[in-house]
Amino acid sequence: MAQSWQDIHKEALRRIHSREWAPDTLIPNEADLAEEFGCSRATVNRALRALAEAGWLERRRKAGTRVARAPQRRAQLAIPLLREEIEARGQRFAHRILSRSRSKMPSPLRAALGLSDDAQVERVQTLYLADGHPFALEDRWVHLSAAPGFETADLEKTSPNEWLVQHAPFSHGTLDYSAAPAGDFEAEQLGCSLGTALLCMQRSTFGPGERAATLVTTHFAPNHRVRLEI
Amino acid sequence: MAQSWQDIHKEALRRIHSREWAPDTLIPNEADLAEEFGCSRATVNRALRALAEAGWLERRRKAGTRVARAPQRRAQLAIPLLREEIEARGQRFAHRILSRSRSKMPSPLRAALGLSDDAQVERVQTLYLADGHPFALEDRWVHLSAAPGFETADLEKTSPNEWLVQHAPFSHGTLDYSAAPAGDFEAEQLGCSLGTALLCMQRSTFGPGERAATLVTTHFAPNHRVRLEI
DNA sequence: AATAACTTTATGTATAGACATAATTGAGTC
DNA sequence: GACTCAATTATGTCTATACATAAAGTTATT
Repeated sequence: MAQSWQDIHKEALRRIHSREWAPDTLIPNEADLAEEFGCSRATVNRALRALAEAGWLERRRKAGTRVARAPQRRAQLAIPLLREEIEARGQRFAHRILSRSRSKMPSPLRAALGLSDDAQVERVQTLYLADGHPFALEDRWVHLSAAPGFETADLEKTSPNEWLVQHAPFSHGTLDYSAAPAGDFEAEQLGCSLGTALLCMQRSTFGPGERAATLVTTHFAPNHRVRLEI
Repeated sequence: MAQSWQDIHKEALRRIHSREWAPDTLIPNEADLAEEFGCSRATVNRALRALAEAGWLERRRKAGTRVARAPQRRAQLAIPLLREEIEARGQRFAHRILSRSRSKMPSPLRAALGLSDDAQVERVQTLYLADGHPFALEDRWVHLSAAPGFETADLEKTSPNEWLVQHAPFSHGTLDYSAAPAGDFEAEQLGCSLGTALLCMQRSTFGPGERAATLVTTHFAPNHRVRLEI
């Protein structure tokens, strides 16, 4: 007789995999399952809720619980600090600030973030190195009022990447991956030839109050891969 | 006085954002918070557990709950069926099977999946179209014993992508994104010039019993982006 | 037939109380 | 000091019960 919610979780997943509970069909309700497993409804609820969060089940009040037609699995990407990503490979981390300025943000970018004309932004270009070799080239726009203290931060000591994670945790944002040919600047800094296919990441993060915090474009060195776990 | 676990969740997140609860410091224990909020410990537990799952808190028995030093946020990617991705843009979905064969799997690939020499695999190359324009080029290896019935499936009617999701749900796997220059085949099929930077996705999925199920390499048409939500 | 109002039902959530478990603390021992 | 073992403690989980809520179903009303 199953006891813990994890046992029930496991058993339910088995039934889904074995198609004993077929896709797009209703499964028994919580009360019945509780009786079958000899536990309380709360325990069944805990197990089924976890399965629903993972995408295996779809639950609706009154309508009941059904096995997802095409289990919408969610892949998870743990966003690491570049430092941690590099050190996890056993390589030595270093970074070099290439430029830092109070330049005006181009309006297309500003519009994308929903910032006003007079928003104070700072632009920082940084090269990240692994064992001395170029690893990633970062072009970062920081909205100063969302990251107080950034303008006076010593970025030589703490990389922009680390400084912001520690001082201005964001609440939500988006991450876009695409492929782009290396331009003059990328080719020069990353040490590859013009036109090389590079993985490009564009991240925008927002603070608690819906205010844009940062917009970051990162070009990785050739052959870089991002791995997601499913 | 807060009542629901979501209220407590919100308030706790506010304290984290406002640094009232600073990174790397302990927060009050569940019993104390329950008293402060005027609710039961189970309710506090629900809220804090959710925050821990989202990466804001780190919890350990006896040691207590602390705010994550560098909140390891997890980005989530809902893996959509190509059909749904295309139709969500209001475009017409279509696919074309380019080749289908029982060819032997190259040993480097086989090794990567941990398959034995005599594993029966089928290879299918498919072009996916959005409004008639090339959208993605897929090269798929399917381990037949992990996907019974695949060899006789009518892939003209149901795309390999959809067939497998519906008939052989996987339990876990990995997803790798990288950038690659278009080769002859990709350029021809996707209608771009040789060497164009393409976003490339490599996915391997495994069934319940640790058996490899599929290995898929997809090249997307130029300028494609993948978006993750944080 | 369309609409509104009520009933039913399955999930969602809150509670008090209890015990389980992991990990730290501290006492006692060598 | 180094070690063992027990006490302590915060989180983890289970139970029974109750009520809330959303959505489907049903009936009454226009």
